[in-house]
Amino acid sequence: MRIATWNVNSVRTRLPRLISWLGRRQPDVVCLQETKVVDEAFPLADIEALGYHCLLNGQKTYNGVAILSRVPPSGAVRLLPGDESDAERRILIATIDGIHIVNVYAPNGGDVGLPKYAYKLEWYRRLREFLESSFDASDDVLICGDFNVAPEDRDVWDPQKWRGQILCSGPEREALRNLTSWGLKDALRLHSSEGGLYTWWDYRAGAFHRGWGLRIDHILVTEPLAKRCTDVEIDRNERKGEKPSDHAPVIATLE
DNA sequence: ATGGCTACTCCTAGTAGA
Repeated sequence: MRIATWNVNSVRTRLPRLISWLGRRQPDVVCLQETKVVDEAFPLADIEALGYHCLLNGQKTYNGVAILSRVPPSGAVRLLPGDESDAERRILIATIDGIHIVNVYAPNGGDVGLPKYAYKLEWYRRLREFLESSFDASDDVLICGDFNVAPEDRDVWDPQKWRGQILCSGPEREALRNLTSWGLKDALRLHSSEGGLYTWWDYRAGAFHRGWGLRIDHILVTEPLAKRCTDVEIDRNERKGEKPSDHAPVIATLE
């Protein structure tokens, strides 16, 4: 079973690439972030034609998440406790093949110290609370998406330059560690300990070709799924070519 | 150094992303 996460930065702009990628990689589950479209305008027919069920939690212009799956998902949740009904669309939870899938698009935070930054830290706190109250760490739970945090210096192309900056600050890293301390493993780190493994590169300044990246998209799994996880791949080929997203997909294989 | 680019919107300028 292959489960992927991809911040597509507009599902409508990325549709040709998404369709081609689905056909090539044949993932069983895909968690999309930054779809940037209301549910009524999601390119449903194009995705369903490829044999995927679509679960949507979209909004206009910003944010928006979706789960594509070969088998029908069940039990959708679209808001965190504490979210108002008009909250930013940043989370989508469903059960697929007995696995609880949590698709997240964590707030960016703007800059350290801004109100958006406080919102980001608070959002992480609420996510941790939700996990605790909804699941057990012995359950099959997989949380993936754009976490907007590079967990460690080895996940950053220039740790000196980024030290203390947004995506890398101490409190953000602590918020992510607090989340994983519930009972989650960073799936990529089950298999690779090296640096230089990035999932996002700035569009500007030829960052991709210069290797100026960060690893901010993650697949986190509880222990029973960690045992089943045989491989995690960052599909950096998707960052190349015409009209790429600024994020590459990450794909986990579960036995 | 200048976010050096991209995508969005009641759209040709401002906002946001990370």
